[in-house]
Amino acid sequence: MNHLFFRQDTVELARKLLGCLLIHRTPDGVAGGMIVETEAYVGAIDKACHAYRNRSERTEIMYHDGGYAYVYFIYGMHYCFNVVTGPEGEGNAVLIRALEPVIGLDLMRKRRRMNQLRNLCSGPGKVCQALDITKNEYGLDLCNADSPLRLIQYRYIPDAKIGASPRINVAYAGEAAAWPWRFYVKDNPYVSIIGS
DNA sequence: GCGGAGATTTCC
DNA sequence: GAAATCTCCGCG
Repeated sequence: MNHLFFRQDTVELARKLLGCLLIHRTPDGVAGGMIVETEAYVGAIDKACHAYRNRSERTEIMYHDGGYAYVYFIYGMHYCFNVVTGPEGEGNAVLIRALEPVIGLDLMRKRRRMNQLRNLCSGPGKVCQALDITKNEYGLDLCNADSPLRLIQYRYIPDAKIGASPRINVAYAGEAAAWPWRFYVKDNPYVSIIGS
Protein backbone atom coordinates (compact mmCIF):
# COMPACT_ATOMS: atom_id res chain seq x y z
CA MET A 1 0.00 0.00 0.00
CA ASN A 2 1.31 3.45 -0.88
CA HIS A 3 0.42 6.97 0.15
CA LEU A 4 -1.96 7.32 -2.79
CA PHE A 5 -4.20 4.68 -1.20
CA PHE A 6 -4.43 6.63 2.06
CA ARG A 7 -5.31 9.87 0.27
CA GLN A 8 -8.86 8.64 -0.42
CA ASP A 9 -11.98 9.85 1.35
CA THR A 10 -11.64 9.10 5.07
CA VAL A 11 -15.03 7.43 5.58
CA GLU A 12 -14.47 5.28 2.50
CA LEU A 13 -11.04 4.30 3.80
CA ALA A 14 -12.45 3.31 7.17
CA ARG A 15 -14.42 0.65 5.26
CA LYS A 16 -11.55 -0.41 3.03
CA LEU A 17 -9.16 -0.87 5.95
CA LEU A 18 -11.34 -3.73 7.23
CA GLY A 19 -9.58 -6.95 6.23
CA CYS A 20 -6.11 -5.40 6.14
CA LEU A 21 -3.30 -6.71 8.32
CA LEU A 22 -1.67 -4.44 10.88
CA ILE A 23 1.79 -5.72 11.84
CA HIS A 24 4.31 -4.43 14.35
CA ARG A 25 7.87 -5.76 14.48
CA THR A 26 9.81 -5.12 17.71
CA PRO A 27 12.91 -6.65 19.34
CA ASP A 28 10.48 -9.00 21.14
CA GLY A 29 9.15 -10.37 17.86
CA VAL A 30 6.37 -9.79 15.37
CA ALA A 31 2.71 -9.35 16.30
CA GLY A 32 -0.34 -8.36 14.32
CA GLY A 33 -3.84 -9.06 13.19
CA MET A 34 -6.61 -8.39 10.69
CA ILE A 35 -8.51 -5.15 11.16
CA VAL A 36 -12.16 -5.90 11.99
CA GLU A 37 -13.36 -2.56 13.41
CA THR A 38 -12.60 1.09 12.54
CA GLU A 39 -13.90 4.62 13.05
CA ALA A 40 -13.53 7.64 10.72
CA TYR A 41 -12.63 11.10 12.05
CA VAL A 42 -12.78 14.12 9.74
CA GLY A 43 -11.18 17.31 11.02
CA ALA A 44 -13.04 19.90 8.98
CA ILE A 45 -16.61 19.09 10.08
CA ASP A 46 -16.42 16.57 12.92
CA LYS A 47 -16.58 17.81 16.50
CA ALA A 48 -15.43 14.40 17.76
CA CYS A 49 -12.16 14.64 15.81
CA HIS A 50 -9.05 15.69 17.74
CA ALA A 51 -8.10 17.87 14.78
CA TYR A 52 -11.41 19.78 14.81
CA ARG A 53 -10.27 23.44 15.10
CA ASN A 54 -7.35 22.21 17.10
CA ARG A 55 -4.03 22.07 15.28
CA SER A 56 -1.41 21.50 17.97
CA GLU A 57 1.70 19.50 18.63
CA ARG A 58 -0.39 16.46 19.49
CA THR A 59 -2.53 16.55 16.34
CA GLU A 60 0.11 17.81 13.94
CA ILE A 61 0.62 14.47 12.20
CA MET A 62 -3.07 14.34 11.28
CA TYR A 63 -2.50 17.22 8.89
CA HIS A 64 0.18 15.35 6.98
CA ASP A 65 -0.28 13.22 3.89
CA GLY A 66 -2.22 9.98 4.45
CA GLY A 67 -0.36 6.85 5.56
CA TYR A 68 1.28 7.91 8.82
CA ALA A 69 0.63 6.73 12.37
CA TYR A 70 -1.26 8.97 14.81
CA VAL A 71 -0.95 7.62 18.36
CA TYR A 72 -2.42 9.36 21.40
CA PHE A 73 -2.57 8.69 25.13
CA ILE A 74 -5.98 8.67 26.81
CA TYR A 75 -7.52 8.31 30.29
CA GLY A 76 -4.08 8.35 31.86
CA MET A 77 -3.32 4.76 30.87
CA HIS A 78 -4.14 3.73 27.31
CA TYR A 79 -2.79 4.41 23.84
CA CYS A 80 -4.93 4.46 20.69
CA PHE A 81 -3.64 3.92 17.16
CA ASN A 82 -4.92 5.76 14.09
CA VAL A 83 -4.06 5.83 10.39
CA VAL A 84 -3.78 9.36 9.02
CA THR A 85 -5.90 9.70 5.86
CA GLY A 86 -6.65 12.15 3.10
CA PRO A 87 -4.47 14.74 1.39
CA GLU A 88 -2.06 16.97 3.24
CA GLY A 89 -3.57 19.73 5.36
CA GLU A 90 -6.98 18.28 6.27
CA GLY A 91 -6.59 16.66 9.70
CA ASN A 92 -8.27 13.28 9.13
CA ALA A 93 -7.67 9.83 10.60
CA VAL A 94 -9.14 6.36 11.02
CA LEU A 95 -9.09 4.85 14.52
CA ILE A 96 -8.25 1.13 14.56
CA ARG A 97 -10.59 -0.29 17.21
CA ALA A 98 -10.14 -4.06 16.95
CA LEU A 99 -8.08 -6.82 15.31
CA GLU A 100 -8.56 -10.51 14.76
CA PRO A 101 -5.25 -11.91 16.09
CA VAL A 102 -3.16 -13.53 13.33
CA ILE A 103 0.58 -13.25 14.02
CA GLY A 104 2.51 -13.59 17.28
CA LEU A 105 -0.35 -14.88 19.40
CA ASP A 106 1.85 -15.89 22.32
CA LEU A 107 3.66 -12.55 22.32
CA MET A 108 0.34 -10.73 22.42
CA ARG A 109 -0.94 -13.00 25.18
CA LYS A 110 2.13 -12.18 27.23
CA ARG A 111 1.80 -8.43 26.73
CA ARG A 112 -1.88 -8.50 27.59
CA ARG A 113 -1.44 -11.00 30.43
CA MET A 114 -4.42 -12.73 28.96
CA ASN A 115 -4.90 -16.11 27.29
CA GLN A 116 -8.35 -15.65 25.83
CA LEU A 117 -8.00 -14.86 22.13
CA ARG A 118 -11.18 -12.81 22.00
CA ASN A 119 -9.92 -10.38 24.60
CA LEU A 120 -6.49 -9.74 23.05
CA CYS A 121 -7.27 -7.00 20.54
CA SER A 122 -11.01 -6.26 20.94
CA GLY A 123 -10.72 -2.53 21.68
CA PRO A 124 -8.43 0.37 20.72
CA GLY A 125 -6.45 0.32 23.96
CA LYS A 126 -6.08 -3.46 23.79
CA VAL A 127 -4.74 -3.29 20.22
CA CYS A 128 -1.95 -0.96 21.30
CA GLN A 129 -1.06 -3.05 24.33
CA ALA A 130 -0.99 -6.31 22.35
CA LEU A 131 1.14 -4.81 19.55
CA ASP A 132 3.21 -2.60 21.89
CA ILE A 133 2.26 0.61 20.11
CA THR A 134 3.12 3.72 22.14
CA LYS A 135 4.02 7.35 21.53
CA ASN A 136 7.33 6.01 20.20
CA GLU A 137 5.40 4.93 17.10
CA TYR A 138 3.84 8.39 16.62
CA GLY A 139 4.45 9.61 13.07
CA LEU A 140 5.82 6.37 11.61
CA ASP A 141 5.41 5.92 7.86
CA LEU A 142 3.06 2.95 7.40
CA CYS A 143 3.84 2.64 3.69
CA ASN A 144 7.57 2.03 3.92
CA ALA A 145 8.36 -1.67 3.41
CA ASP A 146 11.20 -1.36 5.94
CA SER A 147 9.02 0.26 8.61
CA PRO A 148 8.48 -1.76 11.81
CA LEU A 149 4.80 -0.80 11.70
CA ARG A 150 2.98 -1.73 8.50
CA LEU A 151 -0.39 -2.21 6.85
CA ILE A 152 -0.82 -4.99 4.27
CA GLN A 153 -3.75 -6.12 2.11
CA TYR A 154 -4.99 -9.44 3.46
CA ARG A 155 -8.68 -10.29 2.99
CA TYR A 156 -11.37 -8.66 0.96
CA ILE A 157 -14.47 -7.86 3.02
CA PRO A 158 -17.55 -7.57 0.77
CA ASP A 159 -20.06 -4.79 1.50
CA ALA A 160 -22.62 -7.32 2.69
CA LYS A 161 -20.27 -8.25 5.53
CA ILE A 162 -19.69 -4.67 6.69
CA GLY A 163 -21.83 -3.21 9.47
CA ALA A 164 -22.03 0.47 10.44
CA SER A 165 -23.04 2.29 13.63
CA PRO A 166 -22.46 5.56 15.47
CA ARG A 167 -18.99 5.85 17.00
CA ILE A 168 -18.22 4.81 20.55
CA ASN A 169 -17.94 7.30 23.44
CA VAL A 170 -18.35 10.51 21.46
CA ALA A 171 -21.66 11.65 22.99
CA TYR A 172 -20.15 15.09 23.63
CA ALA A 173 -19.75 15.75 19.89
CA GLY A 174 -23.19 17.22 19.16
CA GLU A 175 -24.84 16.06 15.94
CA ALA A 176 -21.61 14.31 14.88
CA ALA A 177 -22.21 11.81 17.69
CA ALA A 178 -24.95 10.19 15.59
CA TRP A 179 -23.04 9.89 12.33
CA PRO A 180 -22.59 6.19 11.37
CA TRP A 181 -18.84 6.30 11.00
CA ARG A 182 -17.97 3.16 12.93
CA PHE A 183 -17.48 0.13 10.67
CA TYR A 184 -17.02 -3.50 11.62
CA VAL A 185 -16.99 -7.00 10.13
CA LYS A 186 -20.38 -8.57 10.79
CA ASP A 187 -20.44 -11.69 12.96
CA ASN A 188 -16.72 -11.44 13.68
CA PRO A 189 -16.07 -12.46 17.31
CA TYR A 190 -13.13 -10.07 17.70
CA VAL A 191 -14.95 -6.72 17.45
CA SER A 192 -15.00 -4.60 20.61
CA ILE A 193 -18.73 -4.74 21.20
CA ILE A 194 -20.39 -8.07 20.54
CA GLY A 195 -23.90 -7.97 19.18
CA SER A 196 -23.62 -4.84 17.07
C1' DG B 1 -0.35 27.87 37.17
C1' DC B 2 -4.87 25.32 37.70
C1' DG B 3 -8.81 22.56 36.62
C1' DG B 4 -11.50 19.69 33.81
C1' DA B 5 -12.30 16.25 30.51
C1' DG B 6 -11.22 12.44 27.67
C1' DA B 7 -11.85 8.12 20.48
C1' DT B 8 -10.74 3.00 27.62
C1' DT B 9 -10.30 -1.07 30.39
C1' DT B 10 -11.08 -3.68 34.29
C1' DC B 11 -13.10 -5.37 38.31
C1' DC B 12 -16.69 -4.93 41.99
C1' DG C 1 -21.26 1.31 37.86
C1' DA C 2 -16.99 3.43 39.14
C1' DA C 3 -12.08 3.79 39.74
C1' DA C 4 -7.51 4.18 37.83
C1' DT C 5 -4.35 7.84 36.15
C1' DC C 6 -1.95 11.50 32.94
C1' DT C 7 -1.54 14.69 29.13
C1' DC C 8 -3.25 18.42 26.79
C1' DC C 9 -5.79 22.52 26.31
C1' DG C 10 -8.29 26.69 27.72
C1' DC C 11 -8.76 30.19 30.87
C1' DG C 12 -7.13 34.31 32.64
